[in-house]
Amino acid sequence: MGVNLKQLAELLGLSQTTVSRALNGYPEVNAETRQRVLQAVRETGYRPNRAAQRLATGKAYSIGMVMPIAAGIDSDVHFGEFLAGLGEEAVKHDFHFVLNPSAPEDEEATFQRLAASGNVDALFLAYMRANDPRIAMLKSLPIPFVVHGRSIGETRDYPFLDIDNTGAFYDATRLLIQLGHQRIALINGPDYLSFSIRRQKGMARALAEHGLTLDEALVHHSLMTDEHGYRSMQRFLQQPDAPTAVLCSSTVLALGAVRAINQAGLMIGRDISLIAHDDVLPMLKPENFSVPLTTTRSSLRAAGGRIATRLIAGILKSGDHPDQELWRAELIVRASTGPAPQK
Amino acid sequence: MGVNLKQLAELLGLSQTTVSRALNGYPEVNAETRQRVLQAVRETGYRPNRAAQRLATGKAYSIGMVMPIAAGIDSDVHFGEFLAGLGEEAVKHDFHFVLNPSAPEDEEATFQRLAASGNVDALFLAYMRANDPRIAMLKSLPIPFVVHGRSIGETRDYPFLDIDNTGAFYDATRLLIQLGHQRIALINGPDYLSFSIRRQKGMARALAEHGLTLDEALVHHSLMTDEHGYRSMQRFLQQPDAPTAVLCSSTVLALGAVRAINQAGLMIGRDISLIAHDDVLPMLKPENFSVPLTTTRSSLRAAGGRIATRLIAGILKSGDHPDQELWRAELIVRASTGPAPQK
DNA sequence: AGGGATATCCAAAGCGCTTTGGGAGGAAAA
DNA sequence: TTTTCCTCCCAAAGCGCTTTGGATATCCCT
Repeated sequence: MGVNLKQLAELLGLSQTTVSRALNGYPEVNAETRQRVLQAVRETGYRPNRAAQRLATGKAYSIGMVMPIAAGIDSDVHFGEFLAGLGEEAVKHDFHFVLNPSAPEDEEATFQRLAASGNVDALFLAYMRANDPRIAMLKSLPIPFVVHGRSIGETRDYPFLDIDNTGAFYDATRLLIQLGHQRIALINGPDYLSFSIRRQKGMARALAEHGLTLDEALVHHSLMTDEHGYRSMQRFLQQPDAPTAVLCSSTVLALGAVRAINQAGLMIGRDISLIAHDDVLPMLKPENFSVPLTTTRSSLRAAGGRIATRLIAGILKSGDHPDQELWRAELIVRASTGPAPQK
Repeated sequence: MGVNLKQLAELLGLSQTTVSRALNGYPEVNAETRQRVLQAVRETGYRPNRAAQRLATGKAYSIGMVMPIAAGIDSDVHFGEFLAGLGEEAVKHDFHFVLNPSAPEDEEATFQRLAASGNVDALFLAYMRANDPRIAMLKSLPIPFVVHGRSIGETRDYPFLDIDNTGAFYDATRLLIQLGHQRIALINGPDYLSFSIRRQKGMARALAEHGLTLDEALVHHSLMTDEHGYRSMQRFLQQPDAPTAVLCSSTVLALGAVRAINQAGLMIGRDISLIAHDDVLPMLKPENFSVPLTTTRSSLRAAGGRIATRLIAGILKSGDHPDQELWRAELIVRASTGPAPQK
């Protein structure tokens, strides 16, 4: 249907070589000629044939991801959102996915097969844990990768994109302390995931700086479903010395927590304050809660897009510097936070 | 790293043509020769280069899916599970994905772009609705597709894989009636999705056959989260003439329903019977519920795999017959069903 | 004026596969 | 015996791109 390089070259009265070079940014092409080429591309809608490029360059133009099929992961709302960001960006650059479901115990083999198949030229990894062995595994493979999140206690250098989880929950906790809260609870994600660990650390640090300590009884770890949010909050509220504020690792958790709070007849922002981390899930906006939620915000979809961009850039110009990116989450104050109630 | 066709041919003392034909099942090749070729493939581990095949055949060897980003869809537990099945099978055949997130209003354009790009040679579609306009849209495109589910009121012929939702809930309802239940509730999926409509129809039919009618007050439609299951069940139980049995469209819904039932101090299987549809989510097994659940079972992951298989087969031999497959769900009786309590 | 850079461009050789258009040899038909 | 037909193989031509290895022209220096 579309034109190909040969036709485009004929149309311009140039050789394929020159047109190809003009398009791929080689220097040995006259600026004016390059402009003509680009103009012609625009007019004809020329799109290079990926299969031919693959064959000629040996690159696969596709990124592989190992989709974990462990409990509580693939099911995740957050996974879909992240995937959407990644997919959106990949499609723009005409990159493919190779989705590889794999049980944790087969992960190593899966990675290796994927890398050896020649079908992907970059890998993506997520759901990082403390001392995650997959990093060493990926570093031993000949293709680039980016991880979403960071491990803990892993000293090796590796490329990642993470948000400043520690900082986010530090900021959130500090705000609560400034508002007079002393007993603050945490409804966190699974305890083996590094973001959970970091968030708790951020919280503990802020408390420590104000001479407070984190009460272990006020910390729950679980999958991030609203059910778990509900149950955790309910239990917190039943404690003799119930917290006056709570941090939630996800708006999904907050959904359940809010329900428990309402059910207990308490009013959010007055009787109890709540701050949630907001991954910007389009269907769960903190501003649409009955009491709009104060949040630490960082878009998961944007992270997916950014990772795709980096992987693609890494593939195209194989600049192998281990980029490490840390996004700061914004603390956005809405109505769910208020001064601690007087005893 | 691996050998290529040329080397393989030399090794065998044959021409590339013959080897290629032997591998691709052409008839004009001596049976014995073919065996030799296959043997050599096994020994050398030869794998054809996909890029070269793509270039030579014009096929993309990848299947496109439009990932809906409407509320309550991409977030779905069930989506991940289905995707895993699809991915697993695709990878086996060395097929890629092209995941295309798209808002419903852009879907048509997305499909067309995808089809025109030459980057996919088959499309996949899910979340069917009544009179779904996307079927006409897909039929107008030059590439094959398979839909998961079926539309309703769409008379055109099109290839699909669906489970017999009507039959499943018919069977489940009949069982409950045989056990003496008269008032049966339904906690269903979103009301615009065709599987929800069919399940309700199956239920209504079984009731009608026994002179009973479906009470509209006993039917709830919602996203399939346990939160919604909980709320629906709670409301049912508060009604003056509460149901003695309930059908859930998903084990996730059942999770919430069970919680509501327990909270009401009722005992499942004695005071109230429950049957759920089981998509065989690995992390939510009906046999592991405190009271093991009677279910209508059909594996979502298997469906994903089957659809991948069909798409791939359709691409490879472009047999364009609109296969229509209807899987029967098994009704598996466990402890959550029992005779209706005596009034 | 002659020689070496420099700036631009091109022809042609792949990349690894499929597919077209035969061609040799033996069996069957005439 | 000659002709026709299969059966089984092969050489070679692409598929559409990148890249190597020059070519040609222009320009600057000595």
